[in-house]
Amino acid sequence: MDGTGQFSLEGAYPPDFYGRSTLKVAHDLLGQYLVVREGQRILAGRIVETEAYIGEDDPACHGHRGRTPRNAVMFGPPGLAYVYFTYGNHFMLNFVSEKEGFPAAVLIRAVEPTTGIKWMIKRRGVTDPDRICRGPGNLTVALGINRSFNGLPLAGPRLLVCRNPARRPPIKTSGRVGVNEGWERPWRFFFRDHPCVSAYRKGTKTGRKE
DNA sequence: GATTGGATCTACT
DNA sequence: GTAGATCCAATCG
Repeated sequence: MDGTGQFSLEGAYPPDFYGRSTLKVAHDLLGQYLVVREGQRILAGRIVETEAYIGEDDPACHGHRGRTPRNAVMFGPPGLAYVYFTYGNHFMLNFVSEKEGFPAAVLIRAVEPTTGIKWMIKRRGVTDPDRICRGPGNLTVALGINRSFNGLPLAGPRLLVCRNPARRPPIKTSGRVGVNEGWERPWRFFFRDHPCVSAYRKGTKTGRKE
């Protein structure tokens, strides 16, 4: 089976799913399929780790200093992909949430690869399935996600988020990874004990307070 | 126009 | 545990 039937547009979440509380969206996204279509090729995996970035009051949210060309998609309608480049070498994949005009998004931090694994291995140069999509920078490499995905709908031909009816493992929360201000908010969601979840790292700034 | 720091990863000590 | 890679957007002058 090629997986195209399993990941049909009919199984995708509509924008309404994203136009809710970001914390609910981040929680509900765990376990669902993230699907990338490259022509006939399908790359997919189960989302196992997310983080919420919510509004101008959240110092870690890109939208907290207002709208700029870079973060404009965050202010747009829910249900779109917000992809940005950081640290000189990494793309980050986010899903825009809440209502239009309110800057919020869910960062996809880790995925358990399920379909097209051999292509992901080729891109990553790593063979351990647990490590292929562990970490937000790694999963965008594995799935071939780049700047051209910014603003794409999450129920479209290239990008798709589909419901997975399987029962979900226990969900845990924690502070967000790599965040210096606002890190104490428990806005990271992940499957407990799942091997594909990224390691927790504190904010990198040396001056970070406890 | 220059500076600074970042929602990271890997490799090395 | 810590450093270096590497680029871009935001900020300041």
